Amino acid sequence: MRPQKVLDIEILTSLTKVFRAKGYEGASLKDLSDATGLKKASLYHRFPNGKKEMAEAVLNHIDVWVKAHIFQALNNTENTAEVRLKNALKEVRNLYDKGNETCVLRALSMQSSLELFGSHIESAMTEWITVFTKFGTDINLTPEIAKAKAIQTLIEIQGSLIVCKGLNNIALFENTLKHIENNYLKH
Amino acid sequence: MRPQKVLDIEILTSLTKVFRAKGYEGASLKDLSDATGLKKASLYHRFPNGKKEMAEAVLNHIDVWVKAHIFQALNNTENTAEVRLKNALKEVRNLYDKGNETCVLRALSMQSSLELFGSHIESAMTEWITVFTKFGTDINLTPEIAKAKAIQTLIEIQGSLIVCKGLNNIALFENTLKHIENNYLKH
DNA sequence: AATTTTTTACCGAATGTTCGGTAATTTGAA
DNA sequence: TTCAAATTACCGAACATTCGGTAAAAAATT
Repeated sequence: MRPQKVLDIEILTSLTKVFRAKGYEGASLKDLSDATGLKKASLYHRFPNGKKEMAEAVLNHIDVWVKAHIFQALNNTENTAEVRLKNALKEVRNLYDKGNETCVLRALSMQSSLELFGSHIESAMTEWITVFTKFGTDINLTPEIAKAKAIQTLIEIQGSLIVCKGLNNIALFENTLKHIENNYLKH
Repeated sequence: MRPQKVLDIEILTSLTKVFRAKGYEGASLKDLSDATGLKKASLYHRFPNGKKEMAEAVLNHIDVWVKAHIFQALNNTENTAEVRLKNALKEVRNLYDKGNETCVLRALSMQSSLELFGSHIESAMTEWITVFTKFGTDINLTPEIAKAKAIQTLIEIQGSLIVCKGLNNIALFENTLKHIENNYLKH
């Protein structure tokens, strides 16, 4: 008996794990093959343009997830501002597994891979800022302050993920999420 | 004529540039050879343990630089607190070329290279925090607040470097340095 | 039977590393 | 002071391995 067809979503999940952990250069086809359970040639059947296409699929996969979870929670005007933010940060916590997982945008933003995925990374970050800026103005911040806070939020998330890894201390990530929450809701 | 010896400092500077830009996996021996002007075999003469030893030399090189410039400026008690901090942040600005250069610690902290250099990275970050915490208590912050501010400083520097790259906007880094300055001096 | 999916088997190129060697310089014993 | 031995600094060429990628056949699905 032959193995059953591996589901697209399971492939993407596995590919994501590898690119997050090793970056673009560090992720070899063997790594990607081992992680997905598909032989190299099978990966080329699914992704005719090879490693680059796999990384693009991963970026899109994360994009969709972020929109469906983080951005949607933050935009859900049926809730109070406080609930919207808390729900969004809860999804951020999930995305990065409480600080254990790195950000794909970061993993793919070394100079060499930035040449390949730079525009995707830029627009992904821009959208984070847009969505958080919108939230800021919703709670009556001035557009300037709202945008500054949005950028600061991105910076703190990215920075704390790095420092987390470096110090091997995920408590830092939780503190940063609290810090972000206070930065928006504390008066 | 025997070829002129390539200066250790020049080699380290070139190696640093490559590892910063490409990370550990992404930096090939050819890249390192091209950057230094030494053939691969000559690099092995200088660094018998190969790429790993080159990366370790780079980490030490940066360590020394950071101690001699950033930490020394911050510890120089002949100056006022304001001057100490401003001088230190000026050196930070130099280290990262106003936001154009990435952090070596970050470049070498992908999972695979973290296994090789993790303890070095951890102690480097720990020392940043120790030195900035010391500065905080010098200006009469409580030890707890001083440490929290030190960690926050590290996070903001790392984070803004990432977001800088992603958005291709160096101004963010300058804003972050100002933000850090205000966070310490504004009362 | 026809098509999609996965496999085996393979390729040239690039990887990190080692070897053997050249030529200039430094060392130190005669 | 001499001069052979040891050391330094570099390089071309080769090493085994791994790289990303491909063709064709076998298996599974329709």
